[in-house]
Amino acid sequence: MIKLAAVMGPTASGKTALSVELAKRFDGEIVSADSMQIYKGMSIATAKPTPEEQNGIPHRLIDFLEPWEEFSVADYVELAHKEIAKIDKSGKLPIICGGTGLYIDSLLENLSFSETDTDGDLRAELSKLSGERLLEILREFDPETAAALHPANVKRIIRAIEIYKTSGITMSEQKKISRKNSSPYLSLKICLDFRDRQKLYERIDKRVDLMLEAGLIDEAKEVLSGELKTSRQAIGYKELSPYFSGELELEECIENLKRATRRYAKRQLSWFRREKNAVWLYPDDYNGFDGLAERAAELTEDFLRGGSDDIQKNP
RNA sequence: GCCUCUGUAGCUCAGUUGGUAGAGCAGGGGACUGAAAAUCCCCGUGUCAUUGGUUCAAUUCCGAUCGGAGGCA
Repeated sequence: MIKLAAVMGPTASGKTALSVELAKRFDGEIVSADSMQIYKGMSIATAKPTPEEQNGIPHRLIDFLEPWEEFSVADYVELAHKEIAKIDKSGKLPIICGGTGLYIDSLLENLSFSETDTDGDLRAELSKLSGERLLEILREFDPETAAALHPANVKRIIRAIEIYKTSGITMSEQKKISRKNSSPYLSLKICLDFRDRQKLYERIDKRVDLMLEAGLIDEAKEVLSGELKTSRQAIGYKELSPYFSGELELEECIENLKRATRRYAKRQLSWFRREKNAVWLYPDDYNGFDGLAERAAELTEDFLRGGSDDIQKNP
């Protein structure tokens, strides 16, 4: 079993600072779990840790992909396992840090994904059909998954059909298969949240303003002029696009950007809340960053000493 | 000072021919297995400004008071 720490939480909750602090104290290296910080050039909008913020701690799986390259959870998991293995081999503590819940869980639970890749043509073909019709198709071979999907959620239904059409295995079967291999990790999961949601939102608003000062507009222009794939989903560019095209005032786009970020944070929280065996830390319970860091360090120390049983029980 | 309009959910406003009210936005909750910063689902009680009166019953009608907007002097 490889021991590792994971720091998760919504955007702007202070994950970066905390993970770097833990890395400093426990001789760790960071493996990012962020679906957008992986891209080169997309630095300001994704709040990618700057060299100063990284503070000498190696950050892996950040800033290594071109925005026009495709990427998915399966790719992430494969890369992350390798990075963790390397860090572990060097005797250091792997620290996962990020806000992409799907990536973190898939990694820590060691899910195995099906052999087949995605099928763009099939997706295009299927997306011509209505959600109801797609559900009917899915129901023929995978009623279980069909029952769990809402007709409006076309994207998910298509994926479920795609899995079966390309591999012959249904999604519900695939889910079982994916859990065959137990996880090689023993993890301390630290989730960040604010007791006062308003505080989080204030931080988000403020951070967007800082991004603008740091040159978000120019970065957006640059990024939007290039080809985008998975990367096009990043919050920070698509919201500014109506400004560039003259459809909306800048002020309005900025408001939309802030709101989109707030909603994203809310979705992240709803993912993390169902996390099993996680320890929740609330920055607004402490006077400053030091208190929070101290508490996180205590938890980490206990965890590394072997008191993992305690850690597994979430207060 | 006088006249007119107006005061309903955090915001913008509907509405009740008198039986205590509903949309949009904001916000909240949830789902999540190869697009996940994506995709999708669910959620509306608020002294109907205050205070008297009429009435079986007033947020709705009438009066007064206090806000707000406009007009005339």
